[in-house]
Amino acid sequence: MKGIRQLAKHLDISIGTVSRALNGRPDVNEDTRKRVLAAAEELGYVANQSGRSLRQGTTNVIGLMIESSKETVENSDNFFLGVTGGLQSVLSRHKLDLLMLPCPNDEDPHEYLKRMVARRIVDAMIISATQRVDKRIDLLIKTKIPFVALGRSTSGGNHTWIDLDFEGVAACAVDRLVSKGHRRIAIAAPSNDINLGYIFVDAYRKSLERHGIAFDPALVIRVKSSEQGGYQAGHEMLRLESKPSAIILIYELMAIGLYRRLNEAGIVPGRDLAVIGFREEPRGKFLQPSLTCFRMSLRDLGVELAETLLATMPAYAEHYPKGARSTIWPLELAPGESDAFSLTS
Amino acid sequence: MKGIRQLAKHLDISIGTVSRALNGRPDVNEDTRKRVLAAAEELGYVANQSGRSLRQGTTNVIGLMIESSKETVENSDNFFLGVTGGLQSVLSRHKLDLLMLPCPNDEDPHEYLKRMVARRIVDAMIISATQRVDKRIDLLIKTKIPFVALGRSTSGGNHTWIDLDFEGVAACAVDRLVSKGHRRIAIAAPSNDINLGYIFVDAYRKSLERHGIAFDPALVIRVKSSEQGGYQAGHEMLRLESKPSAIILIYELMAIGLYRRLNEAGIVPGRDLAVIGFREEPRGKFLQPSLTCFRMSLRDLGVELAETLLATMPAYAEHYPKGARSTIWPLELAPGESDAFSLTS
DNA sequence: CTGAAAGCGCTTACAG
DNA sequence: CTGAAAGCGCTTACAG
Repeated sequence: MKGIRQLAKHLDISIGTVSRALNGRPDVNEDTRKRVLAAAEELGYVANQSGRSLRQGTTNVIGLMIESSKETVENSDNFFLGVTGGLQSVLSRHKLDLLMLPCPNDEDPHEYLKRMVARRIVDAMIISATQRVDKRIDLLIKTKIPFVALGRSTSGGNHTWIDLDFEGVAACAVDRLVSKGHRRIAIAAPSNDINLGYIFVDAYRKSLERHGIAFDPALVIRVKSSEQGGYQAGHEMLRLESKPSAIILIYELMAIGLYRRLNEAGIVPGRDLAVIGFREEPRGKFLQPSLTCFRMSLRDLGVELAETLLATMPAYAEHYPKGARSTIWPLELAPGESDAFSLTS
Repeated sequence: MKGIRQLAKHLDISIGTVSRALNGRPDVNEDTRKRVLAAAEELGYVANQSGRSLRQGTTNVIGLMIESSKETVENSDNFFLGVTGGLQSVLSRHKLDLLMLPCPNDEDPHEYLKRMVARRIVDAMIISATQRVDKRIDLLIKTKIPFVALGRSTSGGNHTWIDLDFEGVAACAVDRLVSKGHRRIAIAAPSNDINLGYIFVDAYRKSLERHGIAFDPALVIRVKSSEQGGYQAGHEMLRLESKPSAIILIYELMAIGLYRRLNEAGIVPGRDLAVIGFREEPRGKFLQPSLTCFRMSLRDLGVELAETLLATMPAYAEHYPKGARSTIWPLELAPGESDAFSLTS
């Protein structure tokens, strides 16, 4: 005999009372509760989760699905681990645990999620690396699992998401460059179907138009979201007939590769070419000249993600009266030397 | 009605037969099995994990406990995500899923693990960031959860672990430096209780003795395992009365901070001071002059971890006849320019 | 080869 | 305030 049965026997009371005491039900004699709690502590009893889950229909676990793509692995500040802290600080208020579900590289993310959802390992999900068309969203809606997507998507319609303010970043970068006299501004965008690529390029285009600058497709350089992609972007930019005087990067690590390619060509960022990077991150901090980029708190993003997710869950929604609103997450300009010069002066 | 019951009703057979068919039992008519599989696929049925777990006493989940300390978060190549790929490639052979359990910063790792273990969320655990004295190991032994520790410890006695070859790295680094004429070799070691610190310093000491060089405690510089710690190490080294001509670093990111401090002092690595770093990693790749350090495959380490863990699990041990041996994981020297000069020439 | 039934460890109406 | 009992969704001896 083990589990709650053993504990109950040891205390010489019924398992029902033990369960009620442990779960903080009000209808338990305070002395009884104390005895139960003490005995549980002493014997190291914690309720078997499978038993609880089966009975309650709830696992008290929130899943964070991550993809261990090369990009994610090489990203130098562990984006997800950073977000994790903020997530947990909120989830722990409700005794919810966070588990990270790493989708194997060789498995289709949709199939992986389907399996995890069907097994009912988690009560709710956070998905990331949202694609422009993302079947996972339809799946989660269909199976009625509460979820929030980190990244917008055209799939799913009315679900909840949180996304970085790509529009704001693109507009700020373009405004800043134009104010320094730049007219030919290139952009390095991801070559895959990730949704942020579309949003970013679109915002860039609109910002240009606002300044009366015609959009030139040749200045949209499609590369991998990696350091290598940044190198490639530099390479392609140098081969353009009509060269840009500035470039905006969409992914943090691109700056490193770009600097490398520029260095090879004897081009100095901030003197010969204006460069604006995306999210500030540790590796980029060592670039010389320092990179103008954008800053955000991963922890705060985690808090927002958790609160939004809980707002979509009927059992917790009452604590989050703001409701399950989709959010554009702002980034703050961190000016550096890489775009310091003016063309007009 | 839902779950297996619904599926059985739909097929007009008993739930027992459905279960047997789905689980690949031999005693099922092949036609029946095909019908069941097809219907499950069609209706999207996957067995509820809580039901299975409760009945079987097994969750088919392996946990990887990680700590989201600042060090881990800032580590630039996502060590754990790198290991994850190798782990999953082995675990998937046995239909085991890997879940990452991130211990919140404000929770004691021992308490966290205790809770996770008691809830029986996983069948086995991989723990990391092993401390010299690590109560988690005693806990896992006591509760008889199969596990493997990534990192040696003095706790626990006869458990299975895998650890990097700190001895080999220290010996190789010292040998290399001594062969270039260095006699005063400093070492930057972690200031906390993580076990690798003890091992590394010990190996360093023995290597020196092998060359007849007296151990000088002043040359063991205790700093945080971070970029900032590397800066600090440089700072403290410069204040030594009798300056070393070489320094060995114990943590990958230290090199970046060290280079920064050296740069401030006008000291050029590889010309004025020999520097040997620890594990090769993306951020260090951009250091000038290039850093002499050590290389390893995170994926291969993941494979080894998984195979070792499975060998400790009775249900899988037969597939891993090598058994559950503790392993010292080798690193390969990746020579750079940072220790290129000789004192003797 | 298949079905009926027991039981994994819990929580929770229900009765007292 | 407490106990006895049902039942969550499965798997697996057991009987046929």
